[in-house]
Amino acid sequence: MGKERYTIRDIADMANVSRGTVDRVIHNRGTVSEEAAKKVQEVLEKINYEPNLIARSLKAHKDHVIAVVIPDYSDDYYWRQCANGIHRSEKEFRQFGIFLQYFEYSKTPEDYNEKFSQAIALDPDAMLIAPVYYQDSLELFHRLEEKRIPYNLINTPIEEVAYHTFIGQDYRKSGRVAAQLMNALAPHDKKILVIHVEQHLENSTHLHEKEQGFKEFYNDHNITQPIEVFTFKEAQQLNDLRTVLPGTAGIFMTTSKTYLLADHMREHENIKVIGYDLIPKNVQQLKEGKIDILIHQNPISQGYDGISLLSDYLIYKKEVPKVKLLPLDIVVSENVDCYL
Amino acid sequence: MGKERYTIRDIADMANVSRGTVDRVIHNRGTVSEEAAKKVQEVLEKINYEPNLIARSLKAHKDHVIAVVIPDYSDDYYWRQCANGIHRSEKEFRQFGIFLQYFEYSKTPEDYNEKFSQAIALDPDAMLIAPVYYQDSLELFHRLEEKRIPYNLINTPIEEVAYHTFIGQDYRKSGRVAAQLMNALAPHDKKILVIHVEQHLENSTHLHEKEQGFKEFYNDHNITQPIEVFTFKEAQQLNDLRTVLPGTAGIFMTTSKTYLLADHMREHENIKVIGYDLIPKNVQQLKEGKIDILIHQNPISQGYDGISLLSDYLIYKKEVPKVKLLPLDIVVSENVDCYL
DNA sequence: TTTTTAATTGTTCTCGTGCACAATTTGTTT
DNA sequence: AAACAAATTGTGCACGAGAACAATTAAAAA
Repeated sequence: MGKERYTIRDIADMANVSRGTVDRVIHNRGTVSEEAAKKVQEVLEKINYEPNLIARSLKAHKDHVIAVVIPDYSDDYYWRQCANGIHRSEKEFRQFGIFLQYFEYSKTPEDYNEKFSQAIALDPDAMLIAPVYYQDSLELFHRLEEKRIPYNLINTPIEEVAYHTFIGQDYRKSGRVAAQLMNALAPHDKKILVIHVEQHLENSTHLHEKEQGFKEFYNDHNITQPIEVFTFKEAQQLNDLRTVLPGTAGIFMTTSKTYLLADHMREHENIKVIGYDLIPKNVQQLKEGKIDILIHQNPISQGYDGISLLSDYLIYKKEVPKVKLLPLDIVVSENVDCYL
Repeated sequence: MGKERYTIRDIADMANVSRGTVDRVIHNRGTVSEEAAKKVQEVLEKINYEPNLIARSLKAHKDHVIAVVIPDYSDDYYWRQCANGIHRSEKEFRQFGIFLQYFEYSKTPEDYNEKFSQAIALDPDAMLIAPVYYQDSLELFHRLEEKRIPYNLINTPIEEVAYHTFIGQDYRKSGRVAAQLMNALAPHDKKILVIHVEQHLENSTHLHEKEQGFKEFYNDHNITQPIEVFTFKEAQQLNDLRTVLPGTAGIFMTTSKTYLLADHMREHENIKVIGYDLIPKNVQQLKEGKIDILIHQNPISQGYDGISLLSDYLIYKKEVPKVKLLPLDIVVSENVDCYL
């Protein structure tokens, strides 16, 4: 039952109409008499028709260009991983007529704007974007919508715009997970620090989300341990920690700059550290015991899924989810290898 | 450069021969004059031809049957999850002519043998097998090899046989992860228990692997905390724990039966518990704080990948890896939702 | 040389969909 | 009723690979 796969021709025969009529009913284009439409509909419902996507894509075969707007990854391991995921998907879909154009912006809002604009000018069939700079993004996305270019977001969600799919983490939950782990590891009689290291904090709503989630957990469990929040724009500002570290039980770093802490913690070895991302410096410190836990943001999957979902949409017109949340992977030294 | 995609016709034109000749050279069948073969070869190498897989699979369209041999999952959440992954993949590939035949064995070696044999008798194009009973498997696998039926293994690796791909965890590492977490959570001045709950331990090499990995970690770090190992064939045997629990810091359960502990631990609330699998009873106890950590074995991915890899092989003749190791996901109450 | 056989090459059809175009039926106006 | 427009329905072809079949050429036997 239902196992057999029917073709347009089968349906036409069953409904005593021509293939063209069936086609018109399915795609409701052209004109069809009520009578014929009804007959076809009945057959369609009975057999639960699903079109042969292979044949469809063979016919509809045209090349599709996806523009990829991501940070320059020449000296950035995290974004290089993301790019690796993109490359893998690119390779897989190349034979289905998907071609990528890369626009890598150096990490300034100006260049982001510049490269993004270049990408739009290319008039691609779809776009994959890592919109690191929130403030500059809105106007650019409106231009995409005017041109009806579908686009996926990775890493940084932007609520206000009509993107296709967002692929990334639930950052509030991410913060909660960090808090639970911190609570399990760190003694309760000293204070906890939350540290942001980020040049453009005004753009980084997701860091704020992590902080909120972290505090939320402590609130929900009525833990009155003091939590202090610090924001550093530059690595060297971490020197200020010297006066803060004494009396600290654990530190939650909201970015991949977690490894920066190590230099400042030589006399504080038993402070627990929880941070983000499996970049080599972090992984090394994880293995050395200087970092206790890393939360993995799955950059490879972000890139891979970002392109795959767009490709499936372009080739097969598959429907795509609005949000694809990636798991909040907890990484310690013993399982780090299986995420690399 | 290399970006364009060439067709057989393009090649034929470039080499001044007919499409048929190009086809014969590519698949080296039939007879071709040396002269013509050389011309075609030259063109092929110059343009780095890759056939259009969509067109190929449209033409070559024949239905493939994959036999699925897994434990009966009517009252087993873990295997039902696995089946869900299989169903999802089935749905995705049905339109590409992949059909599944299920052979669910009740959990005895005899029925495993029986159902497995039935599956072979069906002469499927490929098989997906969860070979829970090691001892009975070898002969069955030899029969598959004689018939040249490709097969994937999930959940339980069997080293000696020529399977296509194994999809599952590295169980030794899995035990090591559990040990590291136990070491971080449980006090060091009391003993640690490792508990197997399994009817057919002689078949379950992977449980033994977990135990080995667990002890290995403690050895590697020169931790002299006592570790005691218990094996229970039946749930009720856990009553014996009463005398053992006092003086226990933590328990590592190697199977999904982790939830069975709770009933025996009412007076021992601060014993840390680490176990396996996100079955509802475990998840509930995780949220209630009765279980501290679960290691997720990704049954959904096991099923999904198991079928997907076979399908890609059958449809597109894609090459597949020998082993696909799934991550060792660490699950606590705050991130459990994103794995469900 | 003619006939037969083998070697090589060329042509055509199929897969299922989607779209353009052709053919037919229906309805309306003179 | 004839002429025409509008509505509806039917048909043919393309997509690219692959394989059966037909056609051509070359070589061997009569």
